[in-house]
Amino acid sequence: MSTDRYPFREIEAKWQGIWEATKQFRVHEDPSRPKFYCLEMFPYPSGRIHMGHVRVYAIGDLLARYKWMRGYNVLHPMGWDAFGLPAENAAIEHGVHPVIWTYENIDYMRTQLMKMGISYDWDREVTTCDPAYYKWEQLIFIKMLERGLAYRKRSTVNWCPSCQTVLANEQVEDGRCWRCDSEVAPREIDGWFFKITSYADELLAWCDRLPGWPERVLTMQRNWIGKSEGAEFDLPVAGHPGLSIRVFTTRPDTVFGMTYAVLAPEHPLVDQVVTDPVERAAVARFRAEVARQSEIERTAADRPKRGLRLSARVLNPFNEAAVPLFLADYVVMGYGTGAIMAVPGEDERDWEFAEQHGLPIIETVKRPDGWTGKAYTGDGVKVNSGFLDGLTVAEAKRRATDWLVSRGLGAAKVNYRLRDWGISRQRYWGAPIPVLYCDACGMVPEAAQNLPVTLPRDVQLSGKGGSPLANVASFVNAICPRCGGPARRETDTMDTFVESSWYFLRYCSPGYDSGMFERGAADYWMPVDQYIGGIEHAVLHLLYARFYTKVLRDLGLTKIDEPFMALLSQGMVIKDGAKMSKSKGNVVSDDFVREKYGADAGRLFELFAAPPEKDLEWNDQGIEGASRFLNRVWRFVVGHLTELGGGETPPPSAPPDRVRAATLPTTEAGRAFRRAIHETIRRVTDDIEREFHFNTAIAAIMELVNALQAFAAAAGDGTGAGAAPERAALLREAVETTLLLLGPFCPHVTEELWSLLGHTESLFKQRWPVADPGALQKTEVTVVVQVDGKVRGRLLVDVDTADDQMRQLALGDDRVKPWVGQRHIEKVVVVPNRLVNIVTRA
RNA sequence: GGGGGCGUGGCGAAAUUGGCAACCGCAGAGGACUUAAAAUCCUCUGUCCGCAAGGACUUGCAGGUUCGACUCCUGCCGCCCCUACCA
Repeated sequence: MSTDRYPFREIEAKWQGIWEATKQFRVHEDPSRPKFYCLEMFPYPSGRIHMGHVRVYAIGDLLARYKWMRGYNVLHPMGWDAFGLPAENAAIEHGVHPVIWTYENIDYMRTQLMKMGISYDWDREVTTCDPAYYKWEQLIFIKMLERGLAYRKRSTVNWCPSCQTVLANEQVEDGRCWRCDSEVAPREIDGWFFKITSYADELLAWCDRLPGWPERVLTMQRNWIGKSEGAEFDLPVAGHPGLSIRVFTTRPDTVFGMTYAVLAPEHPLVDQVVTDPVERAAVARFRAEVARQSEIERTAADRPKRGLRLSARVLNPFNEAAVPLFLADYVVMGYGTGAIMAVPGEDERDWEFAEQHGLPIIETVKRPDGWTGKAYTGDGVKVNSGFLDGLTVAEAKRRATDWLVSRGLGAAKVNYRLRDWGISRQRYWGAPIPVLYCDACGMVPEAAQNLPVTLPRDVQLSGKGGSPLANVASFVNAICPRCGGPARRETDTMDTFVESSWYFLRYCSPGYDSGMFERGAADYWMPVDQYIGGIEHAVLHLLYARFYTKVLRDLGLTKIDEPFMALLSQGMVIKDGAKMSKSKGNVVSDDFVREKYGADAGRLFELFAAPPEKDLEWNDQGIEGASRFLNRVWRFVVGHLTELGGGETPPPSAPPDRVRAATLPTTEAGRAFRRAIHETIRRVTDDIEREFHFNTAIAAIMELVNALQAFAAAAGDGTGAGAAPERAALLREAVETTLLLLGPFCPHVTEELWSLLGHTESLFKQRWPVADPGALQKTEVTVVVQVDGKVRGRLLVDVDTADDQMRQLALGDDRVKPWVGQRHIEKVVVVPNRLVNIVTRA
């Protein structure tokens, strides 16, 4: 453990103070400059920032500072996703009001972020629990209501019988309530929904137009939307005139292979189809069994399919064949029509069920030769299918659908897995849903001029008994904005994912008080050019935000179609085999690391240890290494200040991207060193721009520092680094380049050293260095000589030596000759400037 | 069951995308400085054979394509993530 560290505490405080005092990272719209909107997913103010959080901010800051140096007008804001259940839990457990708890956390975490030295424009801070923020979300809610994009319906939700409350999907872990561990049960309840399904097609289509997104996130979104094309039609129930069952299928071509049909156990038509009391009792038993079973084992890989054969039969509209009707647990009410035609010949699930229940199986697609499998889902020629015989599957799908349409029996149908977004939460700490219920007028939206509907401060929070707002008489009892009579307020609050669906727009004009955001500001800044956040939001937040942006566009508020042009999904920070989190008790606190090693070292380690998309194992020794490296840079610069011309009499500083004839090295060692400098510029720039491979960028800088030390040590001993002025110029070029390249990774220490060199203007107002092509040019290269693929020698040759000459040099090489010996030379492969491979035969 | 990803030294990782496998760092060994320690600096460190020069082997396993494969193809094995009877 080191005892001799550079004074990072003083330096970090000093530069944070200067950046703040000079408002260096405050930005305004400036049409004359290209903009860059760099955004990290804002945090929930849960208490303290730990090293698991630091990673995303370090990445964001690095990109923001890099883009500053590339000449962009960079918007880099921060705020708080401040509504959420933990605040309510804290209130229940410790008696602290959610407002107090939340704002105290925000104050602490803001200080932590400031001490990390992240380049935020703090004038744009946004806090979502502020009525001035959620007011606009309420206004949009009303507009969505007017357009049918927000609606109320009864549906099945997760209900915790012990807490007496609805739980969001994310609050259910393995079928159990995250708070009290009791088993969650489905329950029918009224709630509010956003009609995200109206945008399913557009959300899907744009997945192909987001090249800056990781493919796996796009895949997850596509799967979540789950578009499938097929047909819908009715199966008349035999003996029940007028009664028919609607089914959806993606394989209308297989309809002649239907040997039975299935209803989901909870299908509403079951009660009409089944009239006999004895059979009804059997249905009730079956339903209970299914309900119980689904709670016990949802993840069992190959659980048997349970089914109950009903006495009713349904008719295949294509051939009038009557087939048995079943209730079965493998058909769910939540998808399609909750009923299917079963074609065991071409569907694996149907095959399995048919085998278990002794049902006939008809093949309607000719199997490939040698087919030994069961259900066949591939392409082929139709057989046993009446008028479809001889067609391919695709043709038959079309013909079957046309047949249904022409007879008015069905229609082509597109189905989505995506469900409408349920936004009702029976909680206190969220944005109130701005509607009222009036005895005379029914459901009425709050009038715009009465917004915001603010959360009452006085509330009893017990975690039991439904929405806490329902017990606040002063909130519930209100006046109908339409008739002036008495009305009751809606007591559900909105899902907190609504706030995070537009905060990036609010940052464009955070204080704007005539609307959600100022049009001009949003037109200038949006969309976000680089978004950075965890993979856990691959579907939820990122899909909601895309949807909400499109709604705002269709309301005429913005012109953008998509909020985030590029997305970087960073991996988790792991300690002791698990994601760093408060509940697991494996956090390394940001305060501790900053006190012991400094903010720069903490950031450097997290950027260096792994590429950003991979998980990162926290390692105490790793941060020692990062700290050691920064100390090395510090000692070198401070130790060579006189030679580097730092201090009170700065030399005229030349931008490193400009070649000065006077500094061009005259010795081979000098040229090699200068090549190393410019090679590093090229590599670091490439690594940041191309793949976000910050770990290799840092490795390149470390190599340059190693070369720098070697050059400085060797130069004095007469090995040919050139005369003193030349050596000093090269050292200065190398040091300045190192500081410029390292700046976005470790802003404080580099800024301090930059000023020690005599610069009076911030490092982050400098231009990012550009590699000098002249310096990169090599005159000689080492070429590998292989004999039959094995390296046997090396040649030092002039760059671009002719193939013929390379061949001769290789064959004539003394190290190579013995390996060729008397063997016959079949051919010689020459890769210019790389290698020669001599291929021989005995 | 479906979809995606991964597999390289003791560890985190790298490899200009088909051309010298292991850059950079961590850990370890030896040495210098020191009364001593810490810090710092230098040397070594994929495995095996060899005093050495040098050689053989090595990117989960088995094949294939190629002058040449960590990289491309096929089949296995193992791990991780997502999703779950989606009709």
